[in-house]
Amino acid sequence: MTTGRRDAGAHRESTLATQARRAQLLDVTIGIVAEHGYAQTSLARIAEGAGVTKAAVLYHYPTKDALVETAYEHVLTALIGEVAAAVEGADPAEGPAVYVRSMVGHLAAHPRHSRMIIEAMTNAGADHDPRTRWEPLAQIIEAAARARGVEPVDARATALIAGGGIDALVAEHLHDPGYDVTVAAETLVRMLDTALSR
Amino acid sequence: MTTGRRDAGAHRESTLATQARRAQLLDVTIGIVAEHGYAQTSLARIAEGAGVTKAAVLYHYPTKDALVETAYEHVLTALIGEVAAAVEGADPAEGPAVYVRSMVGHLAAHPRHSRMIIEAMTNAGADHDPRTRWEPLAQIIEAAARARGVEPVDARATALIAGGGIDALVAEHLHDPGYDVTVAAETLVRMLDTALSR
DNA sequence: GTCTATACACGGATAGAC
DNA sequence: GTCTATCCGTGTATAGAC
Repeated sequence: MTTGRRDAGAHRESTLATQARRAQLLDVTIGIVAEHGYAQTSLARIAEGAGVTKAAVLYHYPTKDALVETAYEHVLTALIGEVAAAVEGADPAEGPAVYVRSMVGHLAAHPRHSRMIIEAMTNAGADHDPRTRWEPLAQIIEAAARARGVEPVDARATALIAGGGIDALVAEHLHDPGYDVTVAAETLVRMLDTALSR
Repeated sequence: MTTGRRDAGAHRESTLATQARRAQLLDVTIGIVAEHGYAQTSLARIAEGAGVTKAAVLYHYPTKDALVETAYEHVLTALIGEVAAAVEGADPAEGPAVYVRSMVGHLAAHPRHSRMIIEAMTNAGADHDPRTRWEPLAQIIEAAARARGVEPVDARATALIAGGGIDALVAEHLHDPGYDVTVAAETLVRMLDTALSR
């Protein structure tokens, strides 16, 4: 990366029109990924959706993957922000339950974001460090074990299982919209709860 | 020209050479998917790995996706066959534990197959009916609940969570080979066990 | 029956004109 | 800043050599 960062002025290349374009491109990309999936998300389709040419898209983002990655992080930031806020304002002993409920709730409430996140999360394309996924939850689980005064569990395995379980439940909901994830999430909450009860 | 090879043995179109070629193509495909992932698995790479041209590959398989799909099913058949055999020869009350242990054990023992299955499972490309994934385990869970005489649980949710959990554990093992999935699987076994203990 | 050669349409990406 | 023109790679279809 460049080492620029000279001033807070930021005249460099942040025209209003450019910022609007980029926001629009993100929005269009999220929509296409949500509707047709990662594989069917072509540069041409994004360009068409934004009313520009492929090259114009690649002016604003160095590569297609960079654009999709940015869109993914944009959506992920909203998710983890909401989940983190919910967990921090809760009883540590109930942390895991709050984590599961708020995450499933957010995903159920934002189908567009939901499909995008599942696609990105499961797609090994841009392999993010798995650690960033399970480590926060592992700490929440350990905190809950301490607050409850029970012997510590295998936090890493428990967090991995819970994370994978959430993915599976949400994916099932996407495939069968009639499936009630909120109810299903309570099954996971119970499993975590009993795992922290001895 | 008029080579009247009407000798004994297998003529027809299941020539030995053809069967060998197809087996080789399957093997090469599994290797490439295991090593580089679904996205990076191109027809040219498969052909190169087999020492033939792209068209030769498409002579044996109608399309690239058909070949990859066949390779996936080839690997999956070995997995579900082993798991099914293990579960059938076990105490129904211990069905879920046997299921988890044999599945994780098989995946840990066959890294190539493992990566292939995870890739295919998570990749929304050829969307297999999710039902075929969780329904067998759901029935095993219900059988275990009956055998234990406990009130029935939400078998669908429990099976989905366990399946997603297994995926996550195996994926973590692929990313960090030092991670002991066998130990981690016991955490999942315990969670399922306590879920079936009331 | 098995393959090579070739050609096509589409994908992402680059160079340079306006 | 956006476009046209162009390039290379990928999947697929066809012809025809052996």
